[in-house]
Amino acid sequence: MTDSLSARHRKIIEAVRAIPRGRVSSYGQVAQRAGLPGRARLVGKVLRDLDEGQKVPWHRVVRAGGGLAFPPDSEAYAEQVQRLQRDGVNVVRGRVPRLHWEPIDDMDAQIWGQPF
DNA sequence: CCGATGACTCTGC
DNA sequence: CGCAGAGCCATCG
Repeated sequence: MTDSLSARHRKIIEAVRAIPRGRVSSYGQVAQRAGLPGRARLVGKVLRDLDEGQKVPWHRVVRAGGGLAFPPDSEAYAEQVQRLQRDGVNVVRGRVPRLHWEPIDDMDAQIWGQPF
């Protein structure tokens, strides 16, 4: 009843919701954090099927390398840029600067610490 | 089962 | 930087 979504989908949603404001993560990283290494495409599918009432910060998920997953002339692209800027994340030439990427390991976290 | 698709990623040229 | 190829895997016809 309540769960028309599989457990994997929920883990992915949680992983996306866990991305802090001012930071972005990649599809692959979200998949890994959800315990689904190699399922980046699945993450994309889940995000695509999101409802508006889900309250998921989908805009904080970008491609590996920091680029947005939408064509620059699309509305989705424009909206993602808007939302990111509202988060304090600047988008330069279609991609998010490194400082906003989620640290991969503890050492990175120690070096970079907080993005601001 | 097969083939096509896709909000992906990595490697190589 | 861009493009092709291959790997990946859920979903659909």
